[in-house]
Amino acid sequence: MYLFFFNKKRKSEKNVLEHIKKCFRAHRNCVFEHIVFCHQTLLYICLNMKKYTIKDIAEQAGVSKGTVDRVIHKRGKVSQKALEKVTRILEEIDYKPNPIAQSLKNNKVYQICVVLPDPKEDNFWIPCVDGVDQAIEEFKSFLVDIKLFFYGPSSTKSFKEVNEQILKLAPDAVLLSPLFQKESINAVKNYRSAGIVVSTFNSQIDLEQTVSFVGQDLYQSGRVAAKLMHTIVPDHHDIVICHFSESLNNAIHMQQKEKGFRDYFNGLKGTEHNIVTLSVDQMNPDRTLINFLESNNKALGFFVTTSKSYNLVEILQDHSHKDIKVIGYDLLDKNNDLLKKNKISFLIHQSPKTQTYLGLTYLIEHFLFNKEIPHTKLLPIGIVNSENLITYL
Amino acid sequence: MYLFFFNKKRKSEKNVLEHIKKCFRAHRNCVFEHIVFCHQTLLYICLNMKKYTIKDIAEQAGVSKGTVDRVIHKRGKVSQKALEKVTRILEEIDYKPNPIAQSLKNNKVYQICVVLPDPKEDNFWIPCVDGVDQAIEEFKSFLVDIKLFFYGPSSTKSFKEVNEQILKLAPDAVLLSPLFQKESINAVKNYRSAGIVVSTFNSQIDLEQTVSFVGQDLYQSGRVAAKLMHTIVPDHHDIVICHFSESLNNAIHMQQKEKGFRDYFNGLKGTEHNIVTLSVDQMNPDRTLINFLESNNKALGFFVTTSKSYNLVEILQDHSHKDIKVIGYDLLDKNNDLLKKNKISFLIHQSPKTQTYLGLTYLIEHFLFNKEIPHTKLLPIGIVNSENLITYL
DNA sequence: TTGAAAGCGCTAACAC
DNA sequence: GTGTTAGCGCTTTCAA
Repeated sequence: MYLFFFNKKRKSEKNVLEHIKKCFRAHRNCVFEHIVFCHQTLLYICLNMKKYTIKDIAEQAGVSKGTVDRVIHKRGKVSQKALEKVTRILEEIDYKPNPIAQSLKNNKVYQICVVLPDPKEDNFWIPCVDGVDQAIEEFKSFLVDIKLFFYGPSSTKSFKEVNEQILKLAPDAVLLSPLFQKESINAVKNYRSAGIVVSTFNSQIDLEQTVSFVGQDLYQSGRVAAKLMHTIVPDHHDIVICHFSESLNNAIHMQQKEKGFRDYFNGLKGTEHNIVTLSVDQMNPDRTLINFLESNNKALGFFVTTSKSYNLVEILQDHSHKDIKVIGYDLLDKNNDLLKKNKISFLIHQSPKTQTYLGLTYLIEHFLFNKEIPHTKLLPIGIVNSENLITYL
Repeated sequence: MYLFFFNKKRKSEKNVLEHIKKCFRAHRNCVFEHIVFCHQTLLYICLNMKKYTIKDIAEQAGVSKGTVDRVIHKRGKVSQKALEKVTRILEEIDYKPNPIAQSLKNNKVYQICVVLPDPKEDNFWIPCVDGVDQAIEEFKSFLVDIKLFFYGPSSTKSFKEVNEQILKLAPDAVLLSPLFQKESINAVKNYRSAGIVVSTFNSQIDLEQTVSFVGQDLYQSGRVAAKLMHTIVPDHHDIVICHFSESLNNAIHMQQKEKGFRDYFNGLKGTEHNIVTLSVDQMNPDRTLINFLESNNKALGFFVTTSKSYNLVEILQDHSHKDIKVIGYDLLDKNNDLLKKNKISFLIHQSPKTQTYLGLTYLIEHFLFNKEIPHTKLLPIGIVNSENLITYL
């Protein structure tokens, strides 16, 4: 589609029409269709692009469809003369094969395996399953087969096992949440050497062998949290970066968030806040926290680097403390309740559902329609308060 | 795809396998494929769904493909006996026609026209053009033709003209930004009686004749702004709802936002804020504002209901006022600059690009692949500060 | 009421 | 090196 803008006043309608027709008669791939006048002095002209097929090209070049196909796919066995003639036409009309016809001809059922931590053990992953379900539903009548596998979020062994089993299945692609760096790199290498396409989501992995990553910039999300904290906590109060974690595997995530958080405050002209880091012992979180609070009565803002904000708030509540501000991650039910009750000021949304949904649709549409897969897709960092929460659910 | 969970300990691997095979031998549409053991006590079994074609069904039912097709599309001329036999099989296997084959057979170029206000006159609409461009790019090799039309954002006449011209083009669908209620309802009726599908975005229109609306809940976005204002403006200060508008057409939008904003504060237990509404005369905004500020020195928070926050901030700057907090809408370049400089505290993102992109892809995938179009898609209300701004651009 | 056959655009195997 | 042809799954026309 092209739009051309002319000054309506300069020529009469009829003259313009003639002029345009003459201009575009030469363009073989433009079919003059209609003329539309509207909006102030602008003239809109609609041209339709003719959709060419290999048959058209074959006729134009005086060769057979087979030859055209050989040229398009560079399969050789074409004379120099035919090659030149056909390529010239292809370029001239900017030929793009009909992906629907290609797909039909292809007629292959693509197998995609999704690997993520068991949502029963860490409910951060529940929305990821929803994202997979949505993609399955949306493409159920297409020739794709999506299989879902879980591993224990703190068991490298189960992660290895799952990937070995999937390797045996020999799918066309794997969408992977690479929680464990070392094991993931190994798994990806195995997949790649078996010719299996690998996409990742949520956790980034420093490896060029994956075709795509869908996730969030964790460093930047730390900065976002810091900015929010800065706007809600008055000067001369301490701020606590609080690492709650079930397993040690997301240590890197927490570090990136902490770095972003601290960098934001360090970048301020005169820093009025003292920032301390607190790692909460998962075995005995209450004790750790109470001890901390007793020795630090200036702490007013808490930044929880994982989805465990509710855990912090519950403990704080039991020790009926002053008006402490909490900023955390992830729209878990428990967090959402506390957000509505103003016990949590903001939650940062990592869009887990969108991550798997997008990761999958990229793969599917690539296989079915040759669509390009973006190498890195960083999702917006969602700031959620009690009022826009509902629009994210 | 199905996953079945068993307790691994209960049976030996071999027994389980036999058991499952027996269970599913009856299921004609499940092909037993593989068995996978992993993760704690869970057993995962992968079954592949056979993808049936009308040929398969025809053979099963002992009729021809033509008859099956007649049954599927309820085109009659089928004997009772054949009808029953075929429908039974169709239900049993939950047959879904291959949308790719349907699309190829169909082989029609779908024409879609997009109608929006001229971005040169109001740059809120620039991202909408980007969304259209993205959809065009993504589907350029498919049989769709997308045309873009502009009207003057304050000229009902140009709006009428554009729609009349499009009606002559007789496209398959129109994606419309219905700025003017009355004129839009009329245009939609004309389109519908010409059998043209109409989707809307950005502004809602109380009409059942549109198949889809993509936009945002403006009332709720007012509440979101109020909540943010509440967290950043201390008690006992006045808050100003500030209506800046170029044309009167978005009066309804501004009202909805104001209602949400006021409702939030009215819902608070002891309201500590006095809220006033200020309509800024577009002809002489400086004078209006300066007069207002002189007679109201307790005003600390400003909620701008349109994308014109930059306008307010510019005026405030010239009169070097105290630390006034501004919350506004839309990621225009000017607003973004002020957000980064902390002259604006928050911007609410209405995702204009996503609105047109989604509105278009819904239509396209409906035409090409029979996908369902959601009747209403309300996008998340994005809260943007200086740190997550970049992730939205 | 039914079946046979053509054809959408593209690919690939197979003759020549 | 080249053209012909069959076929992917579905729809539709036409003849029986």
